[in-house]
Amino acid sequence: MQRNFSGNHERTLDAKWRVSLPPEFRRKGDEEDQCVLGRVPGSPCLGLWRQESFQAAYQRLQDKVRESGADQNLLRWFSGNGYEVKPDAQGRILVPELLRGILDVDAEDPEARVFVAGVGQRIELWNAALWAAHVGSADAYMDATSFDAEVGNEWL
Amino acid sequence: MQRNFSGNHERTLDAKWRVSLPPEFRRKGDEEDQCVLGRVPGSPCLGLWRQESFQAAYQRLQDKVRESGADQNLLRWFSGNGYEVKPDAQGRILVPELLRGILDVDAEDPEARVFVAGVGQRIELWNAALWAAHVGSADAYMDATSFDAEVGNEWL
DNA sequence: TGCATTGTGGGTAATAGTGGGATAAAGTAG
DNA sequence: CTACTTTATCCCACTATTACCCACAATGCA
Repeated sequence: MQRNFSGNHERTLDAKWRVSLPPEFRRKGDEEDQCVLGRVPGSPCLGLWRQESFQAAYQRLQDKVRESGADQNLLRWFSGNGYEVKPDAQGRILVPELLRGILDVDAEDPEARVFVAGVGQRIELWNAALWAAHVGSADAYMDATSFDAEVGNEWL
Repeated sequence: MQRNFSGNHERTLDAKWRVSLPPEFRRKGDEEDQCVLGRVPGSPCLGLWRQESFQAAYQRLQDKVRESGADQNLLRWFSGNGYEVKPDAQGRILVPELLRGILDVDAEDPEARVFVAGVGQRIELWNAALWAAHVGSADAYMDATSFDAEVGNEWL
């Protein structure tokens, strides 16, 4: 069974570029809490997958690319941005050098904060300000009358 | 099980044409970290395979060539460009003479840099500028609305 | 209240990335 | 076949980064 993650958590990003994960995401006892931190297509945030989920997503993308004849570079993009990370004893992960730009925060600033949000199979890391902007707009959207007309409500 | 490599790493190419590999690619303790450095069909980069993976890739290519009646020389091209390399004690490999042109960098320049990227069964070595161009395009593509329409996002 | 868990900071040992020298191997010219 | 030149292999060294600890205050829960 695949578990879905949910819930938002505000976290500090410390001077060493570490972010502590919400406890749900940690696998207690088990040594195999290997994850992959990478990028989410079309979103200015980082995505954290369980190793297996990332592998599976890569596989699906590969199939898609092969059958549609899409650009091979899509695969390079997805896998190239994915770094294996392992939470330390305190459940923190280190954001790899080349992904730091995406978060766009100043780690030296002791006030630096990010949002950690559960989104289905993955967890997302957001620049706090960006997150506010995005969630703010979704918030407005959910309230809009156009919502029912566009998406409908029968999925609830 | 086959392990998939992922993650990008920027590296210097020193004056001796050595490139250090990301630690994941090294096999600690074990003496058998024999690899093959060769070319990737259709891409202006070098590919580094585990000995076994290269073997397997060759096999698949052979099957493909046979069933499609493609040019036999493809096989010669692939195997002919594959050089066995063994990382030194610091995890660096030496780029063989005949493959240097592909990277198209000036090793004498102390600023010379390449990208080392995990892509499925292999690791790729790229000229830094070329890499940026290729991944950059994928980046733009991932952001474009055309992405969803063409490849879809349901693989995520 | 007492204990376990969590979020966060920081110290230190280990590892990674890189340069360079010395020796060995390969290639070349006479 | 030998002397010379070049290239590759093997070391050692230095620095920055990372992994692994330990600490401690705040919170939740029994």
